[in-house]
Parts: sequence; C-alpha cells; structure tokens
Amino acid sequence: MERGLKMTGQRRVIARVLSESHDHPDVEELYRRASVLDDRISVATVYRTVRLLEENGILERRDFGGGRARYETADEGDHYHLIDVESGQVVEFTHADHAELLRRITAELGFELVSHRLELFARRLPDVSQEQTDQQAQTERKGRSRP
Amino acid sequence: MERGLKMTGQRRVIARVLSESHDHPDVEELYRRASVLDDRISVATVYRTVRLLEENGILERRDFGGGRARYETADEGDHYHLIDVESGQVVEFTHADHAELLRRITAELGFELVSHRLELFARRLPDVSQEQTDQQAQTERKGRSRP
DNA sequence: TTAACTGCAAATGCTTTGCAGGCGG
DNA sequence: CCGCCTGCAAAGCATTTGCAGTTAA
Repeated sequence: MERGLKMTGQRRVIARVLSESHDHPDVEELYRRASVLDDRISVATVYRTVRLLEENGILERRDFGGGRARYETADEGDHYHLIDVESGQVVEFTHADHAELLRRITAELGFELVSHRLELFARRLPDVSQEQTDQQAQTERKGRSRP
Repeated sequence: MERGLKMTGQRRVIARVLSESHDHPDVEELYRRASVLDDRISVATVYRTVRLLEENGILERRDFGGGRARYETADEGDHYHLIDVESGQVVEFTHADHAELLRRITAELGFELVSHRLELFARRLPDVSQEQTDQQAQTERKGRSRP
C-alpha cells in the first residue's frame, strides 16, 4: 500500500464497516459494528484507524454535541447537518452556494477560508403535510441519514 | 439573591473577571485571572460557576477547537467567530440575516430552529491594504477581540 | 439556623500511548 | 526480515462530583 501503510485484517474490517455506514457513528459504535465481523479488534485500533483515515482526508470528524466524535466518509459531497434536539437524529441537507457565501465573508475580513463548521439544532415541527413550497427547491433533502 | 443563589466572594470575583473579559477565555484562563484578585478560588468553583451561568443564559459556551470550552458573555449581540488557524486568534463578525436564512432552511426541512453553530477557520490573507469595497458594509467587523 | 457553597481530591468519560508480541510486504 | 500494527492496560485531559467543613441570608 502507498506510504508504507499495511492493509491488515483489522483495517480491512473497519474500512468495510465504514463503507457500509451511511449514518454518523461514533467510535464506540464503529467498534461494535466491527466486532460483529471480527471480534479480535480492540477499541484502540478503531481509534487509531479512524484518526489515520481522518488525517488522510478519507473520513471527516463531526461534533454533534454529546461529547463523542462522530465520523462520516468524506466523499459524500458537500452537505450540512441538522440535529434533532429531541431525538438526536441527524438530517443532512445541502444548501447551494452556502460555502461560497462564507468564503466571501471570510475574504471581506481579510482571510482565506480554510474550513468551516455549521450545525443546526432544531425541533421537529408538527407535520402539516402540505404541498411542497417552491422554496423547497433551494434546500434539498439528501436521501440518507439514520443515526 | 433570586432562586436561592448566594452571592459569595468567589462568585463576585468570577463575575467581575467575566465582565472585564472581552475575549473568549477558557476555564483555565478564567481561573488564572480570578486568582489574581483572590487566590482562595479553586478551579472546581470556576467550573461550577461557569456552568451555572451558562445554564442561566448569562454565559455562552464556545468550541473553537483545541479541546477546551471557551466562554463569552451572552449579552454581546449576535455575532459569529472566525478563528485564525495560524495564530488561534478569534475575530468576531456579524452577518445580517444569517440567522434568518438558517431559520428558513430549517423550516423547509420541517423543523424549528433552536440554536446553531457557525465557525469559520481561516488563514490571514497577505495584507493588500486596499480601499474598502462596498461589500464591506454587509459583513462588518465588531470592534473587539483579542484571545 | 441551614441550605447553598467551597476546596480538595478522587472519579469520570473520551481518547491517546507505551510496550511487547504479531504480521504484512 | 523489518518496520508497521495490534491488544492491553496505563496514562492524559478536561470536566464533574462526593465529602466535610464554610458561609451567606
């Protein structure tokens, strides 16, 4: 493997777990899922692997409150997260040009945007079950997410 | 004091430190500043006080990366933070109607916005020292901030 | 008086690490 | 074969908490 990294059994398993995870598991959860496939894996290895992958841009670390880091694969495209404060459920959404807006703001302050963080904490609205407003086009749901 | 709270010497000192702090100190730093005024204060008390004040909406807890929580008084008006990834310096800025934008996005997803988090991590641009663009009006610097 | 508060140190919870043995390339 | 990996348990850190002695109201 490139850069002197070894493809060990544990890493193979963790990689598989990650590619099959379309939510935002924390290390404990990844450890649980990996253990099902191979019970010779330790949490320490999960921590080490997850860190390795994050440093190489494969994974992205998130903080949705609650103290533990949560992870998602980095190749999922630009999106943000809305956390349901009641259930803890995470809803992903995209917003066209939001990053561009932030870049502009940053530039105006005399800086160059390196990265940013945006999380919405919200409460589910009583479902009015109405027709879609035309504004829905701007903010589109992404079709996945179950933490 | 209201709600059975006592105004102790320690709290008086910590309150004073907070009102005089116009940056975003972490607990360690608050402890240091308070100790100067009264060396009979323990970190535990600072932690407890800071938590108390946060629960009562007097203080706001921030996470600018780096592992420790940072605090600022809640009465400073709506603003966001840009963290200089090089120096760690925090620049505050306001952006008209950003909260409103986020509220709209949230509503479109069928939620009611409870709170949100937005942080920009950026690198200082080589100072071009040019005239102000008219866009500067939109994103205005706030006149304070030295972490 | 007495419930709230404080200092101290022990405890927590997540994450990292030192070490000695394993194992992939 | 050699250096990268792993499990285990100990160590780190920021923060919280149990306890017994204070103190504000």
